Amino acid sequence: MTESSFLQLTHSELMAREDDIQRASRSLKAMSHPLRLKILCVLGDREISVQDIVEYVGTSQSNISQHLAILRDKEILKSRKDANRVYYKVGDERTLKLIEMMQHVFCSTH
Amino acid sequence: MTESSFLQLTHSELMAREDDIQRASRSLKAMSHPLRLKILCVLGDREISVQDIVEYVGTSQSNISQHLAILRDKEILKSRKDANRVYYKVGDERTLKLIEMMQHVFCSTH
DNA sequence: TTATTATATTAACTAACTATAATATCGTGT
DNA sequence: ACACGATATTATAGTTAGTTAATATAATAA
Repeated sequence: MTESSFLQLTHSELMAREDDIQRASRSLKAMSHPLRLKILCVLGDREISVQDIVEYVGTSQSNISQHLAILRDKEILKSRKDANRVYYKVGDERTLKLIEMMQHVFCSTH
Repeated sequence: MTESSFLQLTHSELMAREDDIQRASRSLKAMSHPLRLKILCVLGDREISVQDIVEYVGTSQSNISQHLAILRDKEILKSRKDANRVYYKVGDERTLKLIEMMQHVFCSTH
C-alpha cells in the first residue's frame, strides 16, 4: 500500500464515500433483479400503468406490485394515481441516463 | 396496451432481449453488494493486489477473496498472477465506463 | 348499495446470500 | 524438505429475498 489516494482523505470525506457506497448499492440491488430490470427497460422515459406493465413483463399482478413497491421505495420510480389506475415512471433524469448506459453496456441491440 | 414497441418484435428479438436482461441482472447483482462496489471503486482503472484490496476495503482476507471470486466469475474483474501474488483489475472498457457512470449518478463528490 | 376493476398487502414457504472460522493450496526462500 | 506469506476453498449458521396464494383496499359503475 505504497501509493494511495484513499490515505489522503479526511475522516468526513471517507464517511461521505461510505454513504455513497451504501446508497448506490441499495439502488443497484433494487435494479438488479431480472423482473425489475425488465420493468425499467419497458418504462424507458414513458409513463405506464400497472396493468400494462403486468402485460409487458408477464408475471402475476401481485408479483409486479411488490417489485414496483421496491423500486418506488428506493426512489427509482415514482407513481401517480389517476382515477382507479396508477401510473409509474422513472424517478429522475440521472437514473434514466444510468438505465440507458446499462443498455449500452449489456444489450446486443440498443 | 394500445401502443407498443414490444409488439413489433420478432420472437428471436424478444429472446435476445430476454438474454440481455438475464445477463445484465446477473452482472448488476454482482456489482450491487457494498463491499464489491467498494472494490470496484477502489480499483478504478488501476490493477491492485489482493492484500492491498483487503487493506483498502477493510474486511477479512477470506471475505474479500470470496467477493473477488464472484466478480471474476461474472467477468467483471480479471486477475493476473505474479509470483505468489494475484492482481485484479476491471475486466473491460465498457464495464469501467459503467462504474464511472454509477459514480456520476450516486456520488456526492466525483 | 352491490358489483367490478385496479392495485396493494400479508402470510408462508423456499431458495439464495453473507460473514466467520477453519483448512487447503500454491509459490518462494532457507 | 520445511516454513512462511498470499490467496482460495469449504462448512456452517444466520439473514434476507423470492414466488405464490389469499385477502384487503380503493375507485368507479350499475
